[in-house]
Amino acid sequence: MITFAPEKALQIGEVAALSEVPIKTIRYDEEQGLLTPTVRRSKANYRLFEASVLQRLAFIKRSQSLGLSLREIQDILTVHDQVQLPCEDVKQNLQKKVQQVTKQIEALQLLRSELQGVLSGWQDHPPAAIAARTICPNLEAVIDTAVAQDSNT
Amino acid sequence: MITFAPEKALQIGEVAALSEVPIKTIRYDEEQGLLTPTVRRSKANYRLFEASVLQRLAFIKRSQSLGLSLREIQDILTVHDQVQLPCEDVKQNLQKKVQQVTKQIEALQLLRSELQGVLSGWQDHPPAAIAARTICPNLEAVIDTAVAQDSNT
DNA sequence: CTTAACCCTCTAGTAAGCTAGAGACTCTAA
DNA sequence: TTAGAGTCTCTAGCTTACTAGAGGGTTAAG
Repeated sequence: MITFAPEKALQIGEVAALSEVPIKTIRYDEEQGLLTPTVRRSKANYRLFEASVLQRLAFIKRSQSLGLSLREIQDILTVHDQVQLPCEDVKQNLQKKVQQVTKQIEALQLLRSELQGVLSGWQDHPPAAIAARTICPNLEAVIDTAVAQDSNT
Repeated sequence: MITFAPEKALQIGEVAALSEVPIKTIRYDEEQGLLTPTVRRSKANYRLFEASVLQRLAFIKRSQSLGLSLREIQDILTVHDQVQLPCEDVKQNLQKKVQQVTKQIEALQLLRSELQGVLSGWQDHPPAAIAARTICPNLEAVIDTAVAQDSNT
């Protein structure tokens, strides 16, 4: 895991190819400070990345897809990059984040069960029974449940 | 549940007060077609909403907080509003949505367990043991796990 | 009839996260 | 040495979901 060899620096194009993140996006992320510790500049002012930028970009991508903002991701990475460990602050931050994630999971599970309820409702009622009504009662149920849940909050 | 009485229409300000959604946002949502079936216009071109708009707005809010775009929410509501039930199409759409939500839940559970792992790691190592290292090994683990998961996808 | 509180539309601006293009420099291979 | 690929910065534009403000019509109370 520890590399003593002076690993070959990657140019932005190589990083883009390897990570499948567009060059422009890499530049953007760097500008936002998300890649700072993995990049330096050549004499000609080219960005030179170390290989670990690939893990970093992968982490960023995955976190983004879960709804974390670049700012939130940066907070995590900043901690990661600290040599002086601010463990108390960080611990609290992470605990907060865990709680948020937990809430989000619960809300999504609720939404899923609502949607599944709609689907099973469809199985229960033969289409003809539904067609007799003016408004699809299945989705009505979804919305009502949603509202009920909301007002419980 | 079924109201035969010609319920009093709400002006946008009343809706805003009751729903705690800003007027501008309500206008925006209406413009995007999300409120269509609950709104008509007065002679003076005022928006007049029926009470069900409140459920609708609550549903929209909650769905948004789960990461659904207005477009996705509109798709659901459009179905809800159809008198002619396009149940086959809709069923497939909803099934797809259920799958997406399921994936998202799984990814969030993974992220959560990673973050929890970091936290318990902190409990395991007394600070001194960590401080001896150059980089916080806990978050290193998070990132590595994340990357490993990514390449499995 | 006037005034205040509403409402209307329209234009423009904001934030996040990119994406595109111009104009210029750098590096590599023939 | 020169073409071409790669890189740089900078400006500008795009999308989503608002948010603010101007300028003007509407409604209800006094």
